Amino acid sequence: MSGSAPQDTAATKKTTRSNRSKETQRVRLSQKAIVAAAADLFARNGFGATSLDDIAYQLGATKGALYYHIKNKEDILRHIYLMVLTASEEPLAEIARSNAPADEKLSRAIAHHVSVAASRSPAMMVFYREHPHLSGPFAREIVERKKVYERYFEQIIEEGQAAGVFSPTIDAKIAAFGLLGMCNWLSQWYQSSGPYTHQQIAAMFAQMVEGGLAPTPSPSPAKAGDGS
Amino acid sequence: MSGSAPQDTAATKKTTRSNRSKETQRVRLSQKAIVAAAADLFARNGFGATSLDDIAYQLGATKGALYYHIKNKEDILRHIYLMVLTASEEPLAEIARSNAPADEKLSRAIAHHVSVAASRSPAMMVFYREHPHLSGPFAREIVERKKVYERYFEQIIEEGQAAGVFSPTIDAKIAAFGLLGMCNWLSQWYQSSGPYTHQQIAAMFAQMVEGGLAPTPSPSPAKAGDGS
DNA sequence: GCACAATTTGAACAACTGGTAGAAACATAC
DNA sequence: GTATGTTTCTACCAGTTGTTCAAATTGTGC
Repeated sequence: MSGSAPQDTAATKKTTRSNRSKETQRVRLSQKAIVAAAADLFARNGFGATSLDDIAYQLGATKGALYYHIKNKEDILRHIYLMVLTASEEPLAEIARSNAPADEKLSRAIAHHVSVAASRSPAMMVFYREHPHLSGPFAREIVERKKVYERYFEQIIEEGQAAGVFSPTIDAKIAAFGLLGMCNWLSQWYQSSGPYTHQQIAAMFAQMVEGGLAPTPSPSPAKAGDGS
Repeated sequence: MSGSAPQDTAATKKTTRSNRSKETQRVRLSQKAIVAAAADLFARNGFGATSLDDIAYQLGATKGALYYHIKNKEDILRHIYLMVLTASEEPLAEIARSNAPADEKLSRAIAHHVSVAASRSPAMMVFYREHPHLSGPFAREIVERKKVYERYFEQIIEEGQAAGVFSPTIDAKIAAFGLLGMCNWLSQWYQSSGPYTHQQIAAMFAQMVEGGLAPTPSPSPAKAGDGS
């Protein structure tokens, strides 16, 4: 009955067990490092399937040490959400506030969102995947802020429809959701080593969506090619 | 003092563990019912965070009974993947095989994919989320079939570019990924009780994307509504 | 060297995990 | 009724989970 101490409890997942007996140096942990490593593992294996042992192992530390820097497992997840939100919200709000024409606003919003999705892709994947594991008032706050973020896109589209640069036959909310899906999905397949930079991808997405929303292609939307 | 309060950090955990001693009637299980219930729970809480007890509980049965119908937990996941693939692959292949013009092919492909994403949304969410939990040759098979599926969209777009109905300035693979992201994302927000049917949404998506890809100013306007 | 705070360890814990075995309940045919 | 095969239940196993905590280790100023 007396449980035999699991001496060799290595991180039993996919990673091979190589006890860092060589470098006996203790590792300097930090909240940032923990959150970054956790985002990576959560994105790869899911929150529920990632253990604190896994996270500690990837940092070369032990599970107990994590608790000096974080409150609990859900706390790590909270930090990932805050990281994504602080990187996303303010730049978009500024774009929306500017008085550029709607189509240019939309291009810039797409570029911004694609940039976040590309550069923070593990955290981004976690963001849109693991909210069921958040609890309490924080969970509600996230839902609210996400809605506000989405509504910026919707408003830009509505603005363009009112100004006559976007077709009014498509519901702005559906268009915004479609556009966001397009961008968010990128965190599933984008690799910085691929043939296109995220700026190029954003430009293609913008061309795709804006051309489709434009009612009058007569002026010169496809061949204009000059910065306003 | 080992007064460690086992806090319920789980947010969306179902009701507390109350063995259904009230209704002692036994439940008729089936592989289909198990897979359906599991898809629902996996979509909501993730594969790793869903226990066999959870699945059994939602079916009003016990864990042991599941094993008469399924081999193990991963086997359930395999069935979910097969369900999505069998619903997706053949209709799309037929659309691609047809000799309709490329823009109509694309409209139909979008309608098909949106239909699958809308009607099988829990399974769809699982499909694009839990492949790390598949192992062995089946995992590789899924990756391969997914690639084939995506390539259909890419080919339709290339076809349209060659025929001059789609702009050649956008990389076909990127356009296909963007389009698929748009459709796949729908399983995250679509509710059949919403203001639009999935057919209407598919029509809007088609209008968005095809208009954007079209080089000529006059796309045929009212064109929607495809069967099945 | 010493004192004192910051940090990490390693073991312990209770709860829960996927999976198994055998007994029990059921259905159907005779 | 008995016999037989199908389906579900209960109880259990061995291992893993998140979390706590005293003790050990490290860093820093003197």
